[in-house]
Amino acid sequence: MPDTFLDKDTPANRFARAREAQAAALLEDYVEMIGDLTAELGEARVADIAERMNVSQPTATKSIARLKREGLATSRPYRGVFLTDEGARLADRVRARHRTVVAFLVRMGVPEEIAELDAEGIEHHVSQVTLSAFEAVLKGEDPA
Amino acid sequence: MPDTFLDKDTPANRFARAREAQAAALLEDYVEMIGDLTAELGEARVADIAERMNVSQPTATKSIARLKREGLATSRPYRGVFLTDEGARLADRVRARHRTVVAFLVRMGVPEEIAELDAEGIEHHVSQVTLSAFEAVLKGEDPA
DNA sequence: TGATAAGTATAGCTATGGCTATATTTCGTG
DNA sequence: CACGAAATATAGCCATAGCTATACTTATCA
Ligand SMILES: [Mn+2]
Ligand SMILES: [Mn+2]
Ligand SMILES: [Mn+2]
Ligand SMILES: [Mn+2]
Repeated sequence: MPDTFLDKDTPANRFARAREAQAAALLEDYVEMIGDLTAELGEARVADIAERMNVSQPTATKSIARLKREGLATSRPYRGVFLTDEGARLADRVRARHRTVVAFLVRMGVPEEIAELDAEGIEHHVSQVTLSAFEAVLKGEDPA
Repeated sequence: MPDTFLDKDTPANRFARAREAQAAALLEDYVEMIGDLTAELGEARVADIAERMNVSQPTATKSIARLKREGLATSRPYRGVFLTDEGARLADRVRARHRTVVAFLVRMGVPEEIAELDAEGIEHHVSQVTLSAFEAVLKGEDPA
């Protein structure tokens, strides 16, 4: 039974489920970005993270503290931020999903820039089943 | 120039934009639900709102206070909740968008129940342009 | 090498949105 | 019409996520 690994502790109520997805959204965006920065610049610095997330430096620091608490990243004072194995795995999944959502929206006729904007929020609420449906459409297996 | 009326104060950064959409999400869901309850039961009571949102009664009361502060609803102590004209207009827009998103996902091959779950989060991040693209697909004007 | 600049941490504030426990009001019924 | 039940409000707690101001550490370069 595939796709089941994402369904642990799924709340019955749809609003509760959306709230849970939202709670994970910030963590997802941070790990993805830290992964990006590490790949691009060789390291992820708080200042760069803050700039790209469009938040103040102390806000970024605080969110990074949460990443560390949840075992997704590590850092030592005045030094850069690093993803744990778990963090890196999450980053890869999140990045792939982000790209799929953007590509799918573009396929639906949405302009690139708008697709990128909308995807940044939408991605966090797309279940594995829906993601697979998007991938199927992109592969040309049109369900219509 | 249509669709422009939704683009006032759109932030440049995509993360900032997603944060703004998120801030509006709770208000949107509440007004839609208050509209639903009013239509179904003749009135929207705090207890019913709380039950459907899957939150405690005090949490619902507090969110309703925010709705009132923002001019979307009114209520007197120990009495039901009513939408203002602005709140009712927002509720109608939100409800229509919700239905479009669900219908679109179902068209993409997503099962009803999952479409309903995902849509509850996705809907708040779908711009007017993307919504129009979804509507076009539903009308059969397939972009592929 | 030491002063300055840059980067990071910390303090302390706000708003939001959860919760439980409890007070208060209204409602329904005998 | 009074009393108990149901509904609502209030108090007070917590976590998250934003901010500015400021302290501290590290890096750079004259
Ligand atoms: Mn995102
Ligand atoms: Mn993303
Ligand atoms: Mn919703
Ligand atoms: Mn909805």
